Amino acid sequence: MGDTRERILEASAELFRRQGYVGTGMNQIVAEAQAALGSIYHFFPGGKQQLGAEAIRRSGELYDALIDTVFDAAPDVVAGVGDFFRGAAEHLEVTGFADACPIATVALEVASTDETLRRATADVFERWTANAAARFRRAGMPPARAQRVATLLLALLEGSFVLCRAARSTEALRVAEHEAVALVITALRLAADDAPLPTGSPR
Amino acid sequence: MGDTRERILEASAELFRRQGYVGTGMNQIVAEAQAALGSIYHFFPGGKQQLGAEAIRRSGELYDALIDTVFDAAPDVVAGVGDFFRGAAEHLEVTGFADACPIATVALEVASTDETLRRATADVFERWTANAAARFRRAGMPPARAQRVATLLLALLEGSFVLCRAARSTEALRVAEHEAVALVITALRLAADDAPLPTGSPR
DNA sequence: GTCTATAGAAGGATAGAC
DNA sequence: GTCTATCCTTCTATAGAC
Repeated sequence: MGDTRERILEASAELFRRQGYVGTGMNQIVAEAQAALGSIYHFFPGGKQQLGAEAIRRSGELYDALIDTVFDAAPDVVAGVGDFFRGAAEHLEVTGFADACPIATVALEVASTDETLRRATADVFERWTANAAARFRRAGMPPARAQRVATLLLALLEGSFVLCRAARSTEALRVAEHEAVALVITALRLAADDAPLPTGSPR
Repeated sequence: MGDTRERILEASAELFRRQGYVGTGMNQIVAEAQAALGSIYHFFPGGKQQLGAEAIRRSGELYDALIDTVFDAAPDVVAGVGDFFRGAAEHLEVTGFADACPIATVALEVASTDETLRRATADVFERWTANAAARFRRAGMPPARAQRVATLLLALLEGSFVLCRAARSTEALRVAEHEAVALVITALRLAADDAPLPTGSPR
């Protein structure tokens, strides 16, 4: 059957996302993963911190793959951004407002208390923005602007997750979706204007 | 001297902000507040949960007052928004990336685990947006748009806090500041266009 | 590799002297 | 109101049988 190590990692990531790092105990993890307590320390001799770091990076990769899936399926980046925010809202609602960002809770918890885990979260956020920024560049944005837009969208998404989970409502995400789409459209239009005037300066 | 109850509340709010609710122990609170353990349960018979709820609401009021202070000191709402984001970035940096939103960490921690505390955080977020929305209305935005803009700005701020604390950099907040200002300017300009044409339709 | 028992520390909470 | 001692639970982590 599936690796025990993998089950532990998956259960950890899921619990960390919903309850945070501090609020999740090793006993709860082994219960969820249907594994023995000893197995955790066999596969993760570094204890909870190592497990936390690996769970963060694993969640980061999965979400990065989700970015790929959503954007690759969309006709263009504008539609991709809209789809991503809409999908996030739907998933949040379906899971009873439990599953939002897989690492945000942990990121805030450990930011001032655990440097190793803090770095792990920072790396993941950077990876996500790099992925989005690359797509925006390919769509025609100059590199610096693509990076800024990616950062803005991630901030908007993360902040909306906070408000939505607290309010148990997807309203903030729906508002953010419209703004995110508008933001990307504007940034792309600016990029087109910057380009060596195609037919004549618009308006 | 200052009330013991007040010292406990203040110390709790400060620790919750930096380490979260779960990560802060009662012993740490009394140490920081220079009080006795028994005093906590004397003033907060409901235990940690009651203390958490009161600390959240107290932080909410203080931050609400900060909104008032910053916006009232600014020449207009646009400048106020810029000042607020800039001030947040400066404070974050000065405190070694510890002091961001006083309730965001707790909000994510308890969103799916403690309904009482979840409600407290939701109330606070709503109060903040209501305050900002009222100011945008007074500046000329129609109510629905004022509400949306306030929600967007709070989401942008909260999300930027997450990214900034993780990265130990104020970059996201600086990017967000520009976007927040631009967003308010656009919303106000739309409002002016909606108004019964002052001198002639612009452009 | 898996399981159980358990150590040792820290958590929230209570009781009762002062 | 304050302080300390203490209860009980839970937590992380380890040891050692299998």
